Amino acid sequence: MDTLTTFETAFEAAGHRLTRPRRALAELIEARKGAFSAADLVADARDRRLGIGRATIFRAIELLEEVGALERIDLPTGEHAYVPCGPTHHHHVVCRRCSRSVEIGDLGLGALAREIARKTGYQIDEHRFELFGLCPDCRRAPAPAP
Amino acid sequence: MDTLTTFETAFEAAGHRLTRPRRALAELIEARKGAFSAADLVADARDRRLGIGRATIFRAIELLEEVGALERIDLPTGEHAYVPCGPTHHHHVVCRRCSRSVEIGDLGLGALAREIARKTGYQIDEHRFELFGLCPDCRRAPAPAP
DNA sequence: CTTTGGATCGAGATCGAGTATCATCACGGG
DNA sequence: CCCGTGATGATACTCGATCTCGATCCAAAG
Repeated sequence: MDTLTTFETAFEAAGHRLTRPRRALAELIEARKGAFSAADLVADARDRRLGIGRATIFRAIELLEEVGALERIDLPTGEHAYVPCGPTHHHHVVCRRCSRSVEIGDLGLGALAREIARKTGYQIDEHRFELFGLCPDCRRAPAPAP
Repeated sequence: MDTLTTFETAFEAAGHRLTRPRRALAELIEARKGAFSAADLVADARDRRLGIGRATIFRAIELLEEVGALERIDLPTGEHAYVPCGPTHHHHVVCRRCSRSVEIGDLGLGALAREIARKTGYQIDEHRFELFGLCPDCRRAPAPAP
């Protein structure tokens, strides 16, 4: 049966084996539905006694990043986090409290980048645009949980 | 005499002492004219036998960041770097080879962020927009120095 | 000019994210 | 079902960054 999750599929699509630890990690990521850090996954795995090594987690993340199923973003705090994402060019809006994230399209930033290239003389190869704030739910939520 | 550099002034403006190590660091940063990492400064200081401790360097960077004279950006490689910058809202274009950087204005991104807030329901508090590529000089330069 | 208190410093310990190593294991094609 | 190769996980290690704390320096008061 093809009840494979998005991330499980991502492993297979890239020609990698779909092992037990990878399935487990795919589930953990799926369960988070938002941005997470490597440390988060390590903690999750440890809490659930999955017996998954640290190295394996970092390798899985690296793999999913290469495949394009994850993208690394940099939190305002300077920490690294990863967000699940689709294959097309896009950007992310991340909730600073619950880390839930949504994708937004290109929004003309590609064109803006070309415009900037023209004005500055730089050859622009890459750009990042990330937004941080509170998601609708967290806005409604009363006090910032201590 | 007020031959204070931008960074020396930045220390004073914030009500902090202008000490010897801070003067030295201000000079090192000034000399770089572009993005640099904390490790770069540590190396610079060590090479010139300035006798400045690691902690002092990190503290100075933190201070300049608070004051707004420096801003932390995240290189595509995942490393942290800092760029000198003015007080107004802006973004940076960084050369991936020589790290020289230029500031660019808001360019309507503030408005775009508001638009995104409206569409997604998120309350946007913060956004970052960074561009990476080759500066005019490095574009002209022949081979990528090994 | 000297005193003095708090800001600042430097060295080293420490922490934590991420990487490297390597013997062992298990996925999955044949 | 078997085997080869990719994958795993325990451990050691690297390196950026932070913390601690006694010594030192700056600046303002006297």
